Amino acid sequence: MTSIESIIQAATSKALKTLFDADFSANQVTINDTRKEFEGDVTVVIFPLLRFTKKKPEESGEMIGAFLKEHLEIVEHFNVVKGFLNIGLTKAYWQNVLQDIYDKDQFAFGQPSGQTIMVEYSSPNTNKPLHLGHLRNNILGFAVSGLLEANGHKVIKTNLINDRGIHICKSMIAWQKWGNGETPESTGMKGDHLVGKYYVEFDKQYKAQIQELVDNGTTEAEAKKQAPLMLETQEMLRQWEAGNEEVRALWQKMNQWVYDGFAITYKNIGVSFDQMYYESDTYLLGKEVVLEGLNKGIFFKKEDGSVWVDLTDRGLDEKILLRADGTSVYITQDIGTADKKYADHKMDRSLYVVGNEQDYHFKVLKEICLKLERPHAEGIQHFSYGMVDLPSGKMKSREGTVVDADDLMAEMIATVKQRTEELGKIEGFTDEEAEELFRTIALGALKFFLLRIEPRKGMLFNPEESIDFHGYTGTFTQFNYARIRSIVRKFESKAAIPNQIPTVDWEALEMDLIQTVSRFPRMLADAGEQLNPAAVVDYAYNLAKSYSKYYAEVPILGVQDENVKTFRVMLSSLVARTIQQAFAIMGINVPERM
RNA sequence: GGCCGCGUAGUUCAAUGGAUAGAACAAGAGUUUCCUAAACUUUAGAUGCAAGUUCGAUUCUUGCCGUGGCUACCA
Repeated sequence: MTSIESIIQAATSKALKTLFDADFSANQVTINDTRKEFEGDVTVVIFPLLRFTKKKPEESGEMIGAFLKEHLEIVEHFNVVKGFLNIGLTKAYWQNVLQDIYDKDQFAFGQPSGQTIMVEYSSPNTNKPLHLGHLRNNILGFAVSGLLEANGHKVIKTNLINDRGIHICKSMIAWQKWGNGETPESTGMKGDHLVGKYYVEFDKQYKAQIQELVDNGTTEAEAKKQAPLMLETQEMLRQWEAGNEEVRALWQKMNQWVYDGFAITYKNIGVSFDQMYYESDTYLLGKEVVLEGLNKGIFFKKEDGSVWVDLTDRGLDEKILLRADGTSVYITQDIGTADKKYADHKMDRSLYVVGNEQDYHFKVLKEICLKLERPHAEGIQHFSYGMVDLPSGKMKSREGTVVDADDLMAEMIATVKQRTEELGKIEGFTDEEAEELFRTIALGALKFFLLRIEPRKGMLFNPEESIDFHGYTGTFTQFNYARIRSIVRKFESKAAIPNQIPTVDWEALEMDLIQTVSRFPRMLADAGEQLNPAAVVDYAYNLAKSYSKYYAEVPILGVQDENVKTFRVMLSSLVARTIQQAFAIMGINVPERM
């Protein structure tokens, strides 16, 4: 079904040609939804057309409006306010739209695009548990993947695990020294938390050693390098790289603890991956690519033997790619990994869901791949998002000022449980159903909270004011879904829902719902193009809000007229379906009762 | 210093260059013999400053002010 926008655009373009002999391509015609305070459904903005009409805005609008009414059956009436031509569409048009939407289960979802898009997200370090910042990453990554899928792309969700390096060795050293053989089993701790505990312990001991050295007259910079713990850690990394069996065994054991812990957290969040990459497999990649670039003269060597790329022509700096001793740096690995990903999947685009602190890094990565003329270079895109800050400032794992992901989810579930019981909402629920409901509401609130803000922007989380369940929330949206489901169940217990939506007179609120629902595909397409989950979540909330007003003001099962009742139930059901689909794309579940 | 973001009601967030800048929370005033009040109605309240482009600027450009990040041979 052709969208109303393109129909009006085409007709307006034709009007300009016919009336003013002007060539103005259809897609340049600005179409808005008519604001509620005016009469009409869609609005043509006349101002940009004045240079062709050479008449006043009102007069131009009248002429074009008359043309549209004459040539388009679906135009019922029009009016002109200043430079805005408001067009009212016929009842028949909307009835058709409504039936069309109703007939298609997934009417909003795009046709297959033929494009494959890789989305890398999560990408945790294996030295500490996930915190609120990771939560934003995971939830955004999953939501963006869903959004791209809804737009017809094939999506490969990947997770590149940071499982090696000096920071991993820190928790290993600390556990070795002070762990007394503790295991997740012996302590009952989740493995990632146990390992994280030793990462924090390392930092504590390390700082003490630095302080001691400084007290004895060493400069702070020197103290950081000379501290025995640091030397031991560096030695451990060398042993790891040399393949020392003991070190490798310890590494494997502790990483496994972390993976077991992460698996639980991922399951709780409700995210998943199609492919895992491990840095221990990929960290040596890239070196050959750099040497290849060096041979081709794309990179250059400094006197000390280190290899660099000059990106000053692209407005960036010179960047080191290989150290003088020939070892890799971070960006080197990413160059190699990008090659490997492409070799594995031949994707058209590759999204990196990574915090905005790495904006510069990804600019450099893309420029380097472009210089190397990699086929995947153009498709590299950093999906940059802002940090989650606390009222006290930045979260720092080493200093223990983080909001732990597992704790936060558990607290929210507990809060929901308490409130739900207070409200007496779980009568007739089995224990399993109740638990499921608490999880659905808690995770819905959390995800909505994290998704409602435009990704690019930083966000504030105040642990004092726990995440809200009223107003602009996932809970409100879920609540309206549940109310509709209740209505539908009651209706269905007496009569079957027909296939054909009855033709009845519509209330203003019903017209509003129909229009909002019909906008779903356009909203999804825009949100997909802009990679903006916030738009989807906002849409779902606004639809729920419109419905909530409708629910309060218009009786549904209470009306006498059977046709009207059936119509209202079917419209309600369509609203529920739309909320459910929008939320599903975002990775948010919806309860049948709450 | 250089580069990249961000400054909108008391607070947290919206607004492809379009009409009278929207919500939510908090504050004030109301609503329950009726489909789930985790709801609804209602009052008050904002574009950091200064220029420029435009018929029209929260949006684009420039400067200033404020704020965060990057500017590692860490990952």
